[in-house]
Amino acid sequence: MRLSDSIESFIKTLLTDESAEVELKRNELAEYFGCAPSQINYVLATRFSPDHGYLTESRRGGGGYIRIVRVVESGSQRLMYLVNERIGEELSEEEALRLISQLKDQQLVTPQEASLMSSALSTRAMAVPIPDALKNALRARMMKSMLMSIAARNRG
Amino acid sequence: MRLSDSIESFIKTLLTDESAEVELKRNELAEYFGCAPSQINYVLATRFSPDHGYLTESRRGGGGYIRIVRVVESGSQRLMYLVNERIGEELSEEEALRLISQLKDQQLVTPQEASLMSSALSTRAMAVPIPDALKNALRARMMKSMLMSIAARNRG
DNA sequence: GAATGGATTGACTTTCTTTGACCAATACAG
DNA sequence: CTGTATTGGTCAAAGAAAGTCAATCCATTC
Repeated sequence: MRLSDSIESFIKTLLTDESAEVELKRNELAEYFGCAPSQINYVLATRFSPDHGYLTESRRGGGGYIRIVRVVESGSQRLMYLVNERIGEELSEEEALRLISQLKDQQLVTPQEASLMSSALSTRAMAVPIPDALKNALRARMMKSMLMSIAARNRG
Repeated sequence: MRLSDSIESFIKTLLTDESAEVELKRNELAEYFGCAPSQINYVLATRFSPDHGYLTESRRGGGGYIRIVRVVESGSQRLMYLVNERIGEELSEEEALRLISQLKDQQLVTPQEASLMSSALSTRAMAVPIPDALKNALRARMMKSMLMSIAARNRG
């Protein structure tokens, strides 16, 4: 069995039905598995990324930690579908607004969230000198990121 | 638990709904927590700064003291201050996250809004090939745009 | 058996915390 | 007034995590 796989399953045993959230110390974990601390980052990057349905936060310095939150849960299936399938590499402003409006209608996001997202992706907010293609790539990424965050809120 | 965090929460228990104001002795507090007196200054600087919604004044010499005042400001006031003065033409990710976290602490934005904003402005979301300066300009614009959107909601 | 791509490691970096040495202001005693 | 004891302030260095990245290793594929 691969080290990365061991670490992955170990973390997943900590993320049971009960707790969708674990907090751990990078160094301790590395010690436990007898590997380089950075190996933990590798596992997080390849198995616990947002694309895999997880969010991570961390803090350095004395008393630092790494927290992992599982976000893929029932209510957020639709949102995850959008993130993984529907939205591609680019997203125009019109498309974004249409999507947001639909999500609001379907009550998958609140009106506040909808207007927050709209203002973040608006042409006005993005008025910096870069090509349109890049703006649309940015929109796509930001949209996915925000939807994941909402999916996280909806977790059971 | 981190020492700084302990000191922070200790002070916050003294700042209840009743009293928006505490007065304490730096040396006594340091003694109580068994740490260097300057540790207190560190906590004040990192957790009780104006950005965090607190003002501090102090006096040296015999009978010296440190006074901490929780400052009350209307939600819109604070948000508009951020939009018009605090946030300039550029905003780094670290700064943005710090600001958002503070706004959440001060309950000027909901935890959902906070995580929505964070994810929109995250490095991950903005991973397209443009210069950092432009990303920071974008962040500033998006942040202001989102804050105004929230201010608008609060007004209604 | 070479090539490819994921896995592993370790050196270096960044961020946050804690401490201590030295500095500055204030009160009080003489 | 002046000197000294009593505070609090500043800053830089050390310490304690976590992050990044490039080099190497290894297993699978062709």
